Amino acid sequence: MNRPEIHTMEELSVAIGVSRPTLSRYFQDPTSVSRSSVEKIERGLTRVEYVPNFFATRMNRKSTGIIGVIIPYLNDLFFTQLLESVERAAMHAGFTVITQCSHSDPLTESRAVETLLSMSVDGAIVTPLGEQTDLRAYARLKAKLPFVLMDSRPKTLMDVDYVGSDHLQATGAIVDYLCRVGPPPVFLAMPPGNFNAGERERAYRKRMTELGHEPVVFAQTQIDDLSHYEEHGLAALGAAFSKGQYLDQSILCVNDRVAIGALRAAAQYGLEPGAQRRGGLRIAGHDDYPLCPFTVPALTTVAQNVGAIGQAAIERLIYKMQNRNLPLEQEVRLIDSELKIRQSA
Amino acid sequence: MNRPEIHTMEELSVAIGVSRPTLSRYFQDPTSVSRSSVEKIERGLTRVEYVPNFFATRMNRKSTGIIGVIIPYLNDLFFTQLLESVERAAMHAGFTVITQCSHSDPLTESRAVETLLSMSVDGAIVTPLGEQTDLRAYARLKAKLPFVLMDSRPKTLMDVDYVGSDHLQATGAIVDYLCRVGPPPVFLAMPPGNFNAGERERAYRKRMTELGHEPVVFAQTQIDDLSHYEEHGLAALGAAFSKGQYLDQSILCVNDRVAIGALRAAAQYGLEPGAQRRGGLRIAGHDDYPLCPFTVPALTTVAQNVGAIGQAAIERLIYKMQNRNLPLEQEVRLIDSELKIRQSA
DNA sequence: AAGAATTTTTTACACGCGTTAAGACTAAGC
DNA sequence: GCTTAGTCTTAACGCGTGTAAAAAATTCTT
Repeated sequence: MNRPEIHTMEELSVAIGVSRPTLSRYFQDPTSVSRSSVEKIERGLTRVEYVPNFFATRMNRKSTGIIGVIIPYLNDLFFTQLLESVERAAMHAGFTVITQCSHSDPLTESRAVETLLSMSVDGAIVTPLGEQTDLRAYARLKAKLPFVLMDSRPKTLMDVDYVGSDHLQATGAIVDYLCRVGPPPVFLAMPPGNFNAGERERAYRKRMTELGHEPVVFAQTQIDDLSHYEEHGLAALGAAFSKGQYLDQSILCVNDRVAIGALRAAAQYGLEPGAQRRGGLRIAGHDDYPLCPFTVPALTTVAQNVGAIGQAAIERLIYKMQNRNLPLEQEVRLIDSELKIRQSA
Repeated sequence: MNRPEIHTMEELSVAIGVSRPTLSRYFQDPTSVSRSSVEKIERGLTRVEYVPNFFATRMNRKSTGIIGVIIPYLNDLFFTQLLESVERAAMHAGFTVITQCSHSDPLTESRAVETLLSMSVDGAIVTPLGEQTDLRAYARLKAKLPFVLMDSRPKTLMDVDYVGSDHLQATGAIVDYLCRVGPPPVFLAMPPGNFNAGERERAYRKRMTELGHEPVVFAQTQIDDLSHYEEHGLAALGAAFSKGQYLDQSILCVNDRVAIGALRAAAQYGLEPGAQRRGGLRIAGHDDYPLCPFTVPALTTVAQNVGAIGQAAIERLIYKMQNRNLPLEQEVRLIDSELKIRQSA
């Protein structure tokens, strides 16, 4: 079953008996070639081992057919869900996706930008690291190719297309719910540095004020590595409990990973958060991390619409790619989240 | 701050005042150029906007400097940890990493293989989907370039280099532990289809037999989608509990995600698994999923040494790439896992 | 200062394919 | 049989860079 290996289109053309330009057109768009040739070529391809050279095909085209994606890190199921949704949408639209991960490191992130630029991708979808992000890299991206920010955006890049969740809607919804079923919630935040965490905190304060309640935010912790969300939640809430605080309050966590740490803290203090229980402690999260239905108790949260965010980002990017000449206005697309009421609140 | 854009090395050479071949050598290896030229070039590069064309640079080289990675899906923190470790090791060794995700789909997986082949990657590290994998794609990979399987391997590809965990050691260690602190464990397995799940089940049976115990395996569930591990664990153990089975047994789960579902089932039945508790129910997992320390109760498990696996895979791959002419013998590298005793068992 | 050693420039070809223009061929339509 | 449109082949150039050989320039040695 060892078919002869063929390395160039030239060789292939003599092997099949079709001219090279015809082959070239066939590989780019089979419908641009007559039916009889298509059959001839496809019959030939079964007898022979050949894959077109990726670099050579992309180098000499006006458009490379590649969409670049940069995500900050992988060890978070929220980003992997987002990435999956983006890759699916891009592949569906016929693009090759090149994903680069920053691995929480600004230098790696800058290198990722350079890689995408050097590959002349048609466009890029980027979720920045956070405040450590090297903005010069983004400035170069913006100057050279269509790109859209996804999920979070630095304050210094507010003039770029953006697709993400509507924090006012999402946080508002869960604040409303918590106020409906119990005392006004306390907010378990993150130390400053994370864009979305800040946005959510602001959204919390805003909604609480609108409802006539006093916002209460706490985030004290000794955890230095900000990527250890669960530890942060555990430490911060544990510290509060140890001072006798919030033992019978509603606690809204800035995201589900922090909430998972918070659930753990509650368990350590023998508390069982949940609307059904006496005692009054409630814990809610934000994001609908895939494990939420399986925590003990199952975590009440707000589900970001990951599928819609990824798809909208790709749609907008493709639109920009197809209209590079036109002077487009900035588009900010905020997507609604959905309340997921489970047991913990 | 807008530096003039330069698109080709030719232009760059006139802008800087250095010949193009010298620039070419500089970009590939700055030490191959005299100090004075290096300084001249680097001074020039600060005044000008230029990135070498990725495709053009790779097309005409004997080695592309790219390592391809294929992973089955992203929505599992174990794979993302593994991927991170591989990418880190590869980047450290000076390679560009191109990662392709199969998204649980054999067709996407085959396409990923084609993509890597068409990019003439120097080598590939692959974690196959499972039994649905299209083995022809792998046969082509094997024929054309150095590659090593990681984490799991199809029975039909046993002659390929492999790096993964030593299931006998890992499962043996947790079986031993469970037998030491309580009754011999029951094994909560997966429906057939997943290589590692099968290996672990066999390892469990073997160790139990060696210890003189009767192995007991159960995996009944209505869950059709095998990727929903937590649901499977919840459903299977829930069903057992509802029949009054295993309520005071030790339960070894095939992996941590199943164990998280099992913990949930226990909670639903008002049971609190853990060595410290009365009642006898114990639940243990396998993998050391990053959330294990934060489950309620914290999950006792066996930690796969993800860092070592990724690094060993890259090391072996690079060795094979550097010795493509030599007829190398197959190498199977099994790495030890470490018991993580927490609360659940 | 002359010669040797190193580095750079010049020149030219290569990589594999995209792309174009001109001509040759084929299958219709009259 | 002829024209016409559609499709193909031939021939040639281009993409941006790698790479090799020879000539030129620079630096180092003695």
